[in-house]
Amino acid sequence: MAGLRERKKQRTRDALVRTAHELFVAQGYERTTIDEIAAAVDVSQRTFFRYFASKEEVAFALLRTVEERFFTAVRERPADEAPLQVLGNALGTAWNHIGDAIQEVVPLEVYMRMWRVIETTPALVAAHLRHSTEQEERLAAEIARRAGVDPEHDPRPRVLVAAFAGVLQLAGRRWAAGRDITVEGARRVFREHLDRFGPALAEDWRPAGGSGEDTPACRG
Amino acid sequence: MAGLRERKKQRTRDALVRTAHELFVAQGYERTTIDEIAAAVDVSQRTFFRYFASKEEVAFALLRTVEERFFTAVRERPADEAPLQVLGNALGTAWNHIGDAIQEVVPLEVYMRMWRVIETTPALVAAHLRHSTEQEERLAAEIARRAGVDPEHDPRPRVLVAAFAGVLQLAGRRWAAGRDITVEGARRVFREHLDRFGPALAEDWRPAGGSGEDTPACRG
DNA sequence: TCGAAAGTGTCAGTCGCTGACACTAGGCTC
DNA sequence: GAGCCTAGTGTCAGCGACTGACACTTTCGA
Repeated sequence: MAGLRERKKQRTRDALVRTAHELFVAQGYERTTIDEIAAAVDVSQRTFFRYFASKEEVAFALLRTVEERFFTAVRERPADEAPLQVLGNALGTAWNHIGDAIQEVVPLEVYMRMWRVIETTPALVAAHLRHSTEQEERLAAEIARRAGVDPEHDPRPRVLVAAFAGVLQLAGRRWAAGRDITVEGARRVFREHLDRFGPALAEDWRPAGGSGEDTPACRG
Repeated sequence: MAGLRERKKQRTRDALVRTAHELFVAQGYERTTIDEIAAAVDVSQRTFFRYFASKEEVAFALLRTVEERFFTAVRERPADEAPLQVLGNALGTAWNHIGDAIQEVVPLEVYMRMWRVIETTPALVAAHLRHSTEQEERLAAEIARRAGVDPEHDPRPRVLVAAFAGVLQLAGRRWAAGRDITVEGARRVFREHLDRFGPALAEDWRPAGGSGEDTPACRG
Protein backbone atom coordinates (compact mmCIF):
# COMPACT_ATOMS: atom_id res chain seq x y z
CA MET A 1 0.00 0.00 0.00
CA ALA A 2 1.18 3.49 -0.86
CA GLY A 3 2.44 5.90 1.78
CA LEU A 4 0.41 8.54 3.53
CA ARG A 5 1.60 11.20 1.13
CA GLU A 6 0.41 9.24 -1.90
CA ARG A 7 -2.96 8.45 -0.37
CA LYS A 8 -3.46 12.08 0.59
CA LYS A 9 -2.69 13.16 -2.96
CA GLN A 10 -5.15 10.66 -4.37
CA ARG A 11 -7.85 11.87 -2.00
CA THR A 12 -7.26 15.48 -2.99
CA ARG A 13 -7.37 14.60 -6.67
CA ASP A 14 -10.54 12.57 -6.29
CA ALA A 15 -12.13 15.36 -4.28
CA LEU A 16 -11.28 17.87 -6.99
CA VAL A 17 -12.71 15.65 -9.71
CA ARG A 18 -15.83 14.89 -7.70
CA THR A 19 -16.48 18.49 -6.70
CA ALA A 20 -15.78 19.80 -10.18
CA HIS A 21 -18.15 17.27 -11.75
CA GLU A 22 -20.88 18.02 -9.24
CA LEU A 23 -20.60 21.75 -9.83
CA PHE A 24 -20.38 21.40 -13.62
CA VAL A 25 -23.45 19.18 -13.66
CA ALA A 26 -25.39 21.38 -11.25
CA GLN A 27 -24.68 24.83 -12.64
CA GLY A 28 -22.83 24.35 -15.92
CA TYR A 29 -19.18 24.36 -16.93
CA GLU A 30 -18.80 28.02 -17.73
CA ARG A 31 -20.70 29.21 -14.70
CA THR A 32 -18.33 27.28 -12.43
CA THR A 33 -15.01 28.92 -11.53
CA ILE A 34 -11.80 27.24 -10.47
CA ASP A 35 -11.87 29.30 -7.28
CA GLU A 36 -15.25 27.80 -6.50
CA ILE A 37 -14.00 24.23 -6.96
CA ALA A 38 -10.83 24.86 -4.99
CA ALA A 39 -12.74 26.54 -2.17
CA ALA A 40 -15.20 23.65 -1.94
CA VAL A 41 -12.32 21.18 -1.61
CA ASP A 42 -10.52 23.60 0.69
CA VAL A 43 -7.31 23.92 -1.27
CA SER A 44 -5.81 26.94 -2.99
CA GLN A 45 -6.41 27.70 -6.64
CA ARG A 46 -2.68 27.14 -7.18
CA THR A 47 -3.02 23.61 -5.89
CA PHE A 48 -5.82 22.89 -8.35
CA PHE A 49 -3.47 23.77 -11.17
CA ARG A 50 -0.83 21.43 -9.78
CA TYR A 51 -3.27 18.55 -10.29
CA PHE A 52 -4.83 19.68 -13.56
CA ALA A 53 -3.20 21.73 -16.29
CA SER A 54 -6.47 23.41 -17.18
CA LYS A 55 -10.13 23.65 -16.33
CA GLU A 56 -10.89 21.42 -19.29
CA GLU A 57 -8.64 18.68 -17.99
CA VAL A 58 -10.66 18.12 -14.84
CA ALA A 59 -13.85 18.00 -16.92
CA PHE A 60 -12.43 15.10 -18.96
CA ALA A 61 -10.68 13.31 -16.08
CA LEU A 62 -13.19 10.46 -15.80
CA LEU A 63 -13.52 10.02 -19.54
CA ARG A 64 -9.75 9.65 -19.74
CA THR A 65 -9.77 6.93 -17.09
CA VAL A 66 -12.45 5.02 -18.98
CA GLU A 67 -10.51 5.47 -22.22
CA GLU A 68 -7.35 4.04 -20.74
CA ARG A 69 -9.16 1.00 -19.37
CA PHE A 70 -10.58 0.35 -22.80
CA PHE A 71 -7.17 0.71 -24.41
CA THR A 72 -5.63 -1.72 -21.99
CA ALA A 73 -8.42 -4.19 -22.73
CA VAL A 74 -7.76 -3.88 -26.47
CA ARG A 75 -4.10 -4.68 -26.00
CA GLU A 76 -4.96 -7.75 -23.95
CA ARG A 77 -7.30 -9.35 -26.50
CA PRO A 78 -6.03 -12.60 -28.06
CA ALA A 79 -3.98 -12.08 -31.21
CA ASP A 80 -6.24 -14.14 -33.49
CA GLU A 81 -9.41 -12.15 -32.95
CA ALA A 82 -10.82 -10.20 -35.90
CA PRO A 83 -10.55 -6.40 -35.64
CA LEU A 84 -14.17 -5.58 -34.86
CA GLN A 85 -14.33 -8.43 -32.36
CA VAL A 86 -11.32 -6.98 -30.59
CA LEU A 87 -13.02 -3.63 -30.20
CA GLY A 88 -16.37 -5.06 -29.17
CA ASN A 89 -14.95 -7.56 -26.71
CA ALA A 90 -12.51 -5.07 -25.24
CA LEU A 91 -15.42 -2.79 -24.58
CA GLY A 92 -17.27 -5.65 -22.95
CA THR A 93 -14.51 -6.60 -20.56
CA ALA A 94 -13.64 -2.98 -19.86
CA TRP A 95 -17.19 -2.41 -18.68
CA ASN A 96 -16.58 -5.00 -15.94
CA HIS A 97 -14.38 -2.54 -14.09
CA ILE A 98 -15.31 0.86 -15.48
CA GLY A 99 -18.46 1.17 -13.41
CA ASP A 100 -16.64 0.59 -10.14
CA ALA A 101 -13.77 2.85 -11.13
CA ILE A 102 -16.17 5.70 -11.79
CA GLN A 103 -18.20 5.14 -8.66
CA GLU A 104 -15.10 5.35 -6.53
CA VAL A 105 -15.10 9.02 -7.46
CA VAL A 106 -18.62 10.10 -8.38
CA PRO A 107 -22.05 8.47 -8.52
CA LEU A 108 -22.73 7.00 -11.95
CA GLU A 109 -25.51 9.49 -12.47
CA VAL A 110 -23.12 12.42 -12.22
CA TYR A 111 -20.80 10.81 -14.76
CA MET A 112 -23.77 10.30 -17.04
CA ARG A 113 -24.96 13.87 -16.73
CA MET A 114 -21.45 15.09 -17.46
CA TRP A 115 -21.83 13.67 -20.97
CA ARG A 116 -24.56 16.18 -21.69
CA VAL A 117 -22.56 19.02 -20.15
CA ILE A 118 -19.68 18.23 -22.50
CA GLU A 119 -22.00 17.98 -25.49
CA THR A 120 -23.64 21.31 -24.80
CA THR A 121 -20.53 23.35 -23.98
CA PRO A 122 -18.82 24.60 -27.15
CA ALA A 123 -15.37 24.79 -25.58
CA LEU A 124 -15.69 21.19 -24.36
CA VAL A 125 -17.05 19.96 -27.68
CA ALA A 126 -14.01 21.40 -29.41
CA ALA A 127 -11.57 19.92 -26.91
CA HIS A 128 -13.35 16.59 -27.11
CA LEU A 129 -13.21 16.46 -30.91
CA ARG A 130 -9.54 17.23 -30.92
CA HIS A 131 -8.77 14.61 -28.33
CA SER A 132 -10.99 12.07 -30.07
CA THR A 133 -9.17 12.39 -33.37
CA GLU A 134 -5.89 11.80 -31.56
CA GLN A 135 -7.26 8.74 -29.80
CA GLU A 136 -8.74 7.34 -32.99
CA GLU A 137 -5.33 7.66 -34.58
CA ARG A 138 -3.79 5.80 -31.68
CA LEU A 139 -6.46 3.10 -31.72
CA ALA A 140 -6.20 2.65 -35.48
CA ALA A 141 -2.46 2.17 -35.16
CA GLU A 142 -2.97 -0.51 -32.53
CA ILE A 143 -5.59 -2.29 -34.64
CA ALA A 144 -3.35 -2.14 -37.69
CA ARG A 145 -0.43 -3.53 -35.70
CA ARG A 146 -2.53 -6.42 -34.40
CA ALA A 147 -3.92 -7.21 -37.86
CA GLY A 148 -0.46 -6.97 -39.41
CA VAL A 149 -1.43 -4.33 -41.97
CA ASP A 150 0.30 -1.10 -42.86
CA PRO A 151 -1.71 1.80 -41.37
CA GLU A 152 -0.10 4.24 -43.82
CA HIS A 153 -1.52 2.56 -46.91
CA ASP A 154 -4.41 0.44 -45.76
CA PRO A 155 -7.40 2.67 -44.97
CA ARG A 156 -9.38 -0.04 -43.20
CA PRO A 157 -8.10 0.43 -39.64
CA ARG A 158 -8.98 4.11 -39.70
CA VAL A 159 -12.32 3.49 -41.30
CA LEU A 160 -13.18 0.81 -38.78
CA VAL A 161 -12.07 2.91 -35.84
CA ALA A 162 -13.89 5.98 -37.14
CA ALA A 163 -17.07 3.97 -37.51
CA PHE A 164 -16.60 2.36 -34.11
CA ALA A 165 -15.97 5.73 -32.47
CA GLY A 166 -19.04 7.16 -34.13
CA VAL A 167 -21.19 4.33 -32.83
CA LEU A 168 -19.74 4.72 -29.34
CA GLN A 169 -20.41 8.42 -29.39
CA LEU A 170 -24.00 7.85 -30.42
CA ALA A 171 -24.53 5.07 -27.88
CA GLY A 172 -23.15 7.25 -25.12
CA ARG A 173 -25.50 10.05 -26.03
CA ARG A 174 -28.44 7.69 -26.06
CA TRP A 175 -27.47 6.25 -22.69
CA ALA A 176 -27.01 9.67 -21.15
CA ALA A 177 -30.37 10.76 -22.52
CA GLY A 178 -32.21 7.72 -21.20
CA ARG A 179 -33.32 6.74 -17.73
CA ASP A 180 -31.30 3.61 -17.08
CA ILE A 181 -28.41 4.79 -14.95
CA THR A 182 -26.99 1.34 -14.26
CA VAL A 183 -23.77 -0.07 -15.65
CA GLU A 184 -25.77 -2.98 -17.04
CA GLY A 185 -27.94 -0.49 -18.90
CA ALA A 186 -24.90 1.20 -20.37
CA ARG A 187 -23.40 -2.12 -21.42
CA ARG A 188 -26.65 -3.10 -23.07
CA VAL A 189 -27.00 0.19 -24.97
CA PHE A 190 -23.45 -0.02 -26.27
CA ARG A 191 -23.89 -3.67 -27.20
CA GLU A 192 -27.08 -2.98 -29.12
CA HIS A 193 -25.51 -0.16 -31.07
CA LEU A 194 -22.45 -2.18 -31.93
CA ASP A 195 -24.55 -5.09 -33.17
CA ARG A 196 -25.85 -2.91 -35.97
CA PHE A 197 -22.55 -3.14 -37.77
CA GLY A 198 -22.64 -5.05 -41.01
CA PRO A 199 -20.29 -7.96 -41.63
CA ALA A 200 -17.93 -5.97 -43.85
CA LEU A 201 -15.92 -4.35 -41.12
CA ALA A 202 -15.83 -7.52 -39.07
CA GLU A 203 -13.98 -9.64 -41.60
CA ASP A 204 -10.48 -10.90 -40.99
CA TRP A 205 -7.93 -8.74 -42.79
CA ARG A 206 -4.75 -10.66 -42.62
CA PRO A 207 -5.08 -12.31 -46.04
CA ALA A 208 -5.04 -8.78 -47.49
CA GLY A 209 -1.46 -8.17 -46.50
CA GLY A 210 0.19 -4.77 -46.21
CA SER A 211 -1.04 -3.22 -49.45
CA GLY A 212 -4.66 -2.54 -48.62
CA GLU A 213 -5.22 -0.33 -51.65
CA ASP A 214 -5.97 -3.51 -53.59
CA THR A 215 -8.71 -4.77 -51.32
CA PRO A 216 -10.23 -1.90 -49.42
CA ALA A 217 -13.16 -2.59 -47.12
CA CYS A 218 -15.33 -0.01 -48.75
CA ARG A 219 -15.24 0.88 -52.39
CA GLY A 220 -18.09 1.64 -54.75
CA MET B 1 -21.91 52.78 -52.40
CA ALA B 2 -22.04 52.52 -48.64
CA GLY B 3 -21.80 55.58 -46.41
CA LEU B 4 -18.65 56.90 -44.80
CA ARG B 5 -19.42 55.13 -41.55
CA GLU B 6 -19.70 51.76 -43.26
CA ARG B 7 -16.49 52.21 -45.25
CA LYS B 8 -14.60 53.28 -42.17
CA LYS B 9 -15.81 50.18 -40.33
CA GLN B 10 -14.77 47.95 -43.18
CA ARG B 11 -11.31 49.50 -43.25
CA THR B 12 -10.87 48.99 -39.51
CA ARG B 13 -12.04 45.41 -39.76
CA ASP B 14 -9.75 44.65 -42.68
CA ALA B 15 -6.84 46.28 -40.87
CA LEU B 16 -7.48 44.13 -37.81
CA VAL B 17 -7.67 40.96 -39.88
CA ARG B 18 -4.56 41.86 -41.86
CA THR B 19 -2.49 42.86 -38.83
CA ALA B 20 -3.62 39.86 -36.83
CA HIS B 21 -2.75 37.47 -39.67
CA GLU B 22 0.64 39.07 -40.20
CA LEU B 23 1.47 38.83 -36.51
CA PHE B 24 0.13 35.27 -36.16
CA VAL B 25 2.16 34.14 -39.14
CA ALA B 26 5.31 35.99 -38.06
CA GLN B 27 5.42 35.11 -34.38
CA GLY B 28 2.72 32.54 -33.74
CA TYR B 29 -0.85 32.70 -32.48
CA GLU B 30 -0.21 32.30 -28.79
CA ARG B 31 2.72 34.68 -28.73
CA THR B 32 0.56 37.43 -30.19
CA THR B 33 -1.65 39.42 -27.82
CA ILE B 34 -4.83 41.31 -28.61
CA ASP B 35 -3.21 44.45 -27.21
CA GLU B 36 -0.46 44.05 -29.77
CA ILE B 37 -2.90 43.76 -32.66
CA ALA B 38 -5.01 46.65 -31.43
CA ALA B 39 -1.96 48.86 -30.88
CA ALA B 40 -0.66 48.13 -34.39
CA VAL B 41 -4.01 49.15 -35.89
CA ASP B 42 -4.19 52.05 -33.44
CA VAL B 43 -7.50 51.18 -31.87
CA SER B 44 -8.31 50.23 -28.30
CA GLN B 45 -8.50 46.62 -27.16
CA ARG B 46 -12.19 47.22 -26.50
CA THR B 47 -12.74 48.09 -30.13
CA PHE B 48 -11.09 44.85 -31.24
CA PHE B 49 -13.70 42.95 -29.24
CA ARG B 50 -16.46 44.93 -30.87
CA TYR B 51 -15.37 43.49 -34.22
CA PHE B 52 -14.47 39.96 -33.10
CA ALA B 53 -15.99 38.01 -30.25
CA SER B 54 -12.70 36.28 -29.51
CA LYS B 55 -9.10 35.99 -30.54
CA GLU B 56 -9.97 32.78 -32.39
CA GLU B 57 -12.56 34.54 -34.48
CA VAL B 58 -10.08 36.87 -36.12
CA ALA B 59 -7.80 33.92 -36.86
CA PHE B 60 -10.59 32.23 -38.83
CA ALA B 61 -11.98 35.38 -40.45
CA LEU B 62 -10.58 34.70 -43.93
CA LEU B 63 -11.44 31.01 -43.85
CA ARG B 64 -15.03 31.96 -43.06
CA THR B 65 -15.20 34.28 -46.04
CA VAL B 66 -13.93 31.55 -48.33
CA GLU B 67 -16.39 29.09 -46.81
CA GLU B 68 -19.32 31.39 -47.44
CA ARG B 69 -18.33 31.94 -51.07
CA PHE B 70 -18.19 28.19 -51.56
CA PHE B 71 -21.58 27.73 -49.93
CA THR B 72 -23.14 30.35 -52.14
CA ALA B 73 -21.64 28.63 -55.18
CA VAL B 74 -23.13 25.30 -54.07
CA ARG B 75 -26.60 26.80 -53.83
CA GLU B 76 -26.28 28.28 -57.29
CA ARG B 77 -25.39 25.05 -59.11
CA PRO B 78 -28.03 23.75 -61.52
CA ALA B 79 -30.55 21.41 -59.92
CA ASP B 80 -29.80 18.45 -62.19
CA GLU B 81 -26.12 18.10 -61.32
CA ALA B 82 -24.98 14.99 -59.46
CA PRO B 83 -23.88 15.56 -55.83
CA LEU B 84 -20.13 15.25 -56.28
CA GLN B 85 -20.28 17.41 -59.42
CA VAL B 86 -22.05 20.09 -57.43
CA LEU B 87 -19.28 20.17 -54.84
CA GLY B 88 -16.45 20.04 -57.34
CA ASN B 89 -17.93 22.64 -59.68
CA ALA B 90 -18.91 24.95 -56.83
CA LEU B 91 -15.33 24.83 -55.66
CA GLY B 92 -14.18 25.62 -59.18
CA THR B 93 -16.37 28.67 -59.62
CA ALA B 94 -15.75 29.84 -56.06
CA TRP B 95 -12.03 29.91 -56.78
CA ASN B 96 -12.70 32.51 -59.47
CA HIS B 97 -13.38 35.11 -56.81
CA ILE B 98 -11.77 33.72 -53.66
CA GLY B 99 -8.28 34.75 -54.64
CA ASP B 100 -9.24 38.38 -55.16
CA ALA B 101 -11.34 38.46 -52.03
CA ILE B 102 -8.41 37.26 -49.96
CA GLN B 103 -5.92 39.58 -51.57
CA GLU B 104 -8.09 42.58 -50.80
CA VAL B 105 -7.12 41.94 -47.20
CA VAL B 106 -3.82 40.05 -47.09
CA PRO B 107 -1.28 38.77 -49.62
CA LEU B 108 -2.08 35.21 -50.65
CA GLU B 109 1.12 34.01 -49.06
CA VAL B 110 0.01 35.18 -45.62
CA TYR B 111 -3.30 33.37 -46.05
CA MET B 112 -1.39 30.27 -47.07
CA ARG B 113 0.94 30.42 -44.09
CA MET B 114 -2.03 30.88 -41.79
CA TRP B 115 -3.09 27.34 -42.68
CA ARG B 116 0.01 25.98 -41.01
CA VAL B 117 -0.45 28.23 -38.00
CA ILE B 118 -3.94 26.83 -37.49
CA GLU B 119 -2.74 23.27 -37.93
CA THR B 120 0.03 23.64 -35.38
CA THR B 121 -1.88 25.50 -32.68
CA PRO B 122 -3.87 23.10 -30.48
CA ALA B 123 -6.50 25.66 -29.54
CA LEU B 124 -7.09 26.49 -33.20
CA VAL B 125 -7.15 22.84 -34.23
CA ALA B 126 -9.90 22.22 -31.71
CA ALA B 127 -11.91 25.24 -32.78
CA HIS B 128 -11.45 24.29 -36.40
CA LEU B 129 -12.65 20.73 -35.87
CA ARG B 130 -15.74 21.92 -34.08
CA HIS B 131 -16.57 24.43 -36.74
CA SER B 132 -15.88 21.92 -39.50
CA THR B 133 -18.32 19.37 -38.13
CA GLU B 134 -20.99 22.05 -38.00
CA GLN B 135 -20.28 23.10 -41.57
CA GLU B 136 -20.26 19.52 -42.81
CA GLU B 137 -23.66 19.09 -41.24
CA ARG B 138 -24.89 22.20 -43.01
CA LEU B 139 -23.39 21.16 -46.32
CA ALA B 140 -24.78 17.63 -46.05
CA ALA B 141 -28.23 19.07 -45.43
CA GLU B 142 -27.96 21.22 -48.54
CA ILE B 143 -26.74 18.30 -50.65
CA ALA B 144 -29.53 16.09 -49.34
CA ARG B 145 -32.10 18.78 -50.09
CA ARG B 146 -30.82 19.19 -53.65
CA ALA B 147 -30.76 15.43 -54.25
CA GLY B 148 -34.20 15.02 -52.74
CA VAL B 149 -33.15 12.45 -50.15
CA ASP B 150 -33.87 12.38 -46.44
CA PRO B 151 -30.68 13.35 -44.55
CA GLU B 152 -31.99 11.68 -41.40
CA HIS B 153 -32.10 8.22 -42.91
CA ASP B 154 -29.86 8.27 -45.94
CA PRO B 155 -26.22 8.25 -44.87
CA ARG B 156 -24.85 9.17 -48.29
CA PRO B 157 -24.91 12.96 -48.04
CA ARG B 158 -22.91 12.88 -44.83
CA VAL B 159 -20.51 10.29 -46.16
CA LEU B 160 -19.95 12.25 -49.33
CA VAL B 161 -19.47 15.52 -47.49
CA ALA B 162 -17.17 13.94 -44.94
CA ALA B 163 -15.03 12.48 -47.71
CA PHE B 164 -15.10 15.73 -49.65
CA ALA B 165 -14.12 17.72 -46.55
CA GLY B 166 -11.30 15.29 -45.84
CA VAL B 167 -9.95 15.67 -49.36
CA LEU B 168 -10.20 19.47 -49.13
CA GLN B 169 -8.38 19.45 -45.84
CA LEU B 170 -5.59 17.33 -47.28
CA ALA B 171 -5.36 19.38 -50.46
CA GLY B 172 -5.16 22.58 -48.44
CA ARG B 173 -2.34 21.18 -46.36
CA ARG B 174 -0.46 20.11 -49.48
CA TRP B 175 -0.92 23.49 -51.07
CA ALA B 176 0.21 25.32 -47.95
CA ALA B 177 3.24 23.06 -47.71
CA GLY B 178 4.25 23.56 -51.34
CA ARG B 179 5.85 26.47 -53.11
CA ASP B 180 3.17 27.50 -55.56
CA ILE B 181 1.49 30.49 -53.95
CA THR B 182 -0.75 31.36 -56.88
CA VAL B 183 -4.50 30.90 -57.02
CA GLU B 184 -4.02 28.80 -60.13
CA GLY B 185 -1.74 26.52 -58.12
CA ALA B 186 -4.32 26.16 -55.40
CA ARG B 187 -7.04 25.41 -57.90
CA ARG B 188 -4.88 22.78 -59.54
CA VAL B 189 -3.98 21.08 -56.25
CA PHE B 190 -7.61 20.91 -55.18
CA ARG B 191 -8.68 19.66 -58.59
CA GLU B 192 -6.08 16.91 -58.58
CA HIS B 193 -7.08 15.70 -55.17
CA LEU B 194 -10.75 15.71 -56.00
CA ASP B 195 -10.15 13.68 -59.15
CA ARG B 196 -9.01 10.78 -57.02
CA PHE B 197 -12.56 10.09 -55.96
CA GLY B 198 -13.98 6.87 -57.27
CA PRO B 199 -17.21 6.82 -59.26
CA ALA B 200 -19.31 5.56 -56.36
CA LEU B 201 -19.86 8.87 -54.65
CA ALA B 202 -20.40 10.65 -57.92
CA GLU B 203 -23.45 8.66 -58.97
CA ASP B 204 -26.84 10.29 -59.23
CA TRP B 205 -28.96 9.55 -56.18
CA ARG B 206 -32.39 10.61 -57.14
CA PRO B 207 -33.62 7.17 -58.23
CA ALA B 208 -32.99 6.03 -54.64
CA GLY B 209 -35.74 8.25 -53.25
CA GLY B 210 -36.08 9.20 -49.58
CA SER B 211 -35.31 5.85 -47.98
CA GLY B 212 -31.62 5.52 -48.60
CA GLU B 213 -31.22 2.59 -46.27
CA ASP B 214 -32.06 0.36 -49.20
CA THR B 215 -29.35 1.59 -51.53
CA PRO B 216 -26.49 3.04 -49.59
CA ALA B 217 -23.44 4.21 -51.45
CA CYS B 218 -21.07 2.12 -49.42
CA ARG B 219 -21.81 -1.24 -47.95
CA GLY B 220 -19.60 -4.27 -47.59
C1' DT C 1 -29.02 72.52 -38.27
C1' DC C 2 -29.87 69.83 -34.72
C1' DG C 3 -30.70 65.54 -32.44
C1' DA C 4 -30.61 60.46 -32.47
C1' DA C 5 -27.72 56.75 -32.97
C1' DA C 6 -23.52 54.47 -34.06
C1' DG C 7 -18.79 53.89 -32.96
C1' DT C 8 -14.87 54.50 -29.92
C1' DG C 9 -11.87 55.11 -25.73
C1' DT C 10 -11.23 54.65 -20.86
C1' DC C 11 -11.61 52.33 -16.72
C1' DA C 12 -12.39 48.90 -13.61
C1' DG C 13 -13.15 44.24 -12.92
C1' DT C 14 -13.53 38.87 -13.59
C1' DC C 15 -11.52 34.57 -14.75
C1' DG C 16 -8.03 31.25 -16.40
C1' DC C 17 -3.43 30.44 -15.73
C1' DT C 18 1.78 30.95 -14.28
C1' DG C 19 6.26 31.97 -11.82
C1' DA C 20 8.61 32.82 -7.52
C1' DC C 21 9.24 32.06 -2.90
C1' DA C 22 8.46 30.72 1.72
C1' DC C 23 6.49 27.23 4.69
C1' DT C 24 4.76 22.71 6.35
C1' DA C 25 4.67 17.97 6.81
C1' DG C 26 5.82 13.09 5.22
C1' DG C 27 9.56 10.02 4.71
C1' DC C 28 14.26 8.93 5.24
C1' DT C 29 18.85 8.14 7.65
C1' DC C 30 21.53 7.59 11.51
C1' DG D 1 13.70 9.54 18.29
C1' DA D 2 16.35 13.75 16.26
C1' DG D 3 17.19 15.84 12.23
C1' DC D 4 17.57 16.44 7.42
C1' DC D 5 15.54 16.27 2.58
C1' DT D 6 12.07 17.26 -0.36
C1' DA D 7 7.32 16.81 -2.14
C1' DG D 8 3.32 19.34 -1.67
C1' DT D 9 1.00 23.56 -0.42
C1' DG D 10 -0.31 28.52 0.28
C1' DT D 11 0.48 33.28 -0.79
C1' DC D 12 1.32 36.87 -3.77
C1' DA D 13 1.96 39.27 -7.78
C1' DG D 14 1.15 39.44 -12.54
C1' DC D 15 -0.33 38.41 -17.56
C1' DG D 16 -3.75 37.92 -21.08
C1' DA D 17 -8.54 37.14 -22.74
C1' DC D 18 -12.76 39.08 -22.20
C1' DT D 19 -16.92 42.16 -20.37
C1' DG D 20 -19.92 45.93 -18.51
C1' DA D 21 -20.57 50.79 -17.72
C1' DC D 22 -20.15 55.35 -19.05
C1' DA D 23 -18.62 59.39 -21.37
C1' DC D 24 -17.16 61.42 -25.75
C1' DT D 25 -17.03 62.02 -30.73
C1' DT D 26 -18.62 61.44 -35.35
C1' DT D 27 -21.94 60.36 -38.86
C1' DC D 28 -26.46 60.51 -40.65
C1' DG D 29 -31.16 61.62 -41.34
C1' DA D 30 -35.16 64.56 -40.42
